[in-house]
Amino acid sequence: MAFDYSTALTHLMSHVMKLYRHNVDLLIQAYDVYPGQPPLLIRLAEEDGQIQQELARKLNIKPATMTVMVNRMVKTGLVERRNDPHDQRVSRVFLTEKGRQAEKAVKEALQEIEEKCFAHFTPEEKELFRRLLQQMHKDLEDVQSSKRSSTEICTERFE
Amino acid sequence: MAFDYSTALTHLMSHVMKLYRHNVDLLIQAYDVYPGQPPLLIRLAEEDGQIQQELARKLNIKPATMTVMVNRMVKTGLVERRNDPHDQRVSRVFLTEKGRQAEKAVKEALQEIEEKCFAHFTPEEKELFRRLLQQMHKDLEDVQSSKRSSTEICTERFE
DNA sequence: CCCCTTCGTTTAGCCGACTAATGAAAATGA
DNA sequence: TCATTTTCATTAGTCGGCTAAACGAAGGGG
Repeated sequence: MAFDYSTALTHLMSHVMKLYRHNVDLLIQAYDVYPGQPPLLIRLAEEDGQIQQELARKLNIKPATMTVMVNRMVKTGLVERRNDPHDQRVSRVFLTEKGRQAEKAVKEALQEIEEKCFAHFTPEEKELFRRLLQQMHKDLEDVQSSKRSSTEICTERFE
Repeated sequence: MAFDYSTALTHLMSHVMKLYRHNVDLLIQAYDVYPGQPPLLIRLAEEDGQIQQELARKLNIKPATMTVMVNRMVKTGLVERRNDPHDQRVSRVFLTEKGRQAEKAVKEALQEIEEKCFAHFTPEEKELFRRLLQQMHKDLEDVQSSKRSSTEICTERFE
């Protein structure tokens, strides 16, 4: 019954993700882009001028985190804020020219590393891997269910 | 050839890991344990009184990060530092009684979530999943190989 | 019209990770 | 022995994430 953490699959998985982040970082830092910023660049390239709230939702981070991230990227010249004339509460985020260039490079880097990750996977293995991850996602999503028996009803829903 | 980041496997994977961390956090915060600390507690339970250098190596983090982490855990009373009489450079880290209790609870929590993660995996799927993760790990590990062709020799080894 | 609520953002403060530079002790070598 | 180098730890500063609290604008109800 002894739980051996060092052989746990989650342990291996988080180690792999750390390696992944490190790989990404090595390729993107030349463009003044930091590890957490690629998703924002990509979302902005898909649709420029979104509000922070919406961007935070898409990146699965909190609005407060988004504020700080945008502040830094304004400082490095990747994006800029503009006020919405119809709603003075929101600030819309736009890519600068530098940001647009960076997004292209970053997207290529992500693709390159994605290919490196799964270079030795067969197409079937990739699809199975996706299915397994989705299964994990589903089982982890209902946060409240941890200490409850499955006989109880769970109406709460997380995002 | 358009690379769609939102459907990338790495994207899904990092999302799952985030959910995992969140699940862990919910279960352990009652014990004054923060998300990055379980591995340290577990390593100390395996062998008390290790030096920070060695612990950092086992946790795949930098010694500087370890210093700060130990500082915080000293503050919350989970561990304590003691000087090594034979080598004044090193400081050895020991679990307190509170730390020992926390480690037990945390290990149970990790096991519980591990089971939740893979509740719907067959044993074969779990083994396949491990094999695939190890394959990813291998392909991501030689950091320098990104821009080199495979004809070049790579003798460098990481860690 | 004003109060009150809602909503988006920001600020402050925390934890986890990193690098770079510094300090201090141990080990090495001439 | 003494100077140099290596090794372990720490500090300062940065990025990425979070929560809690505050703030200001928009909307609604009375």
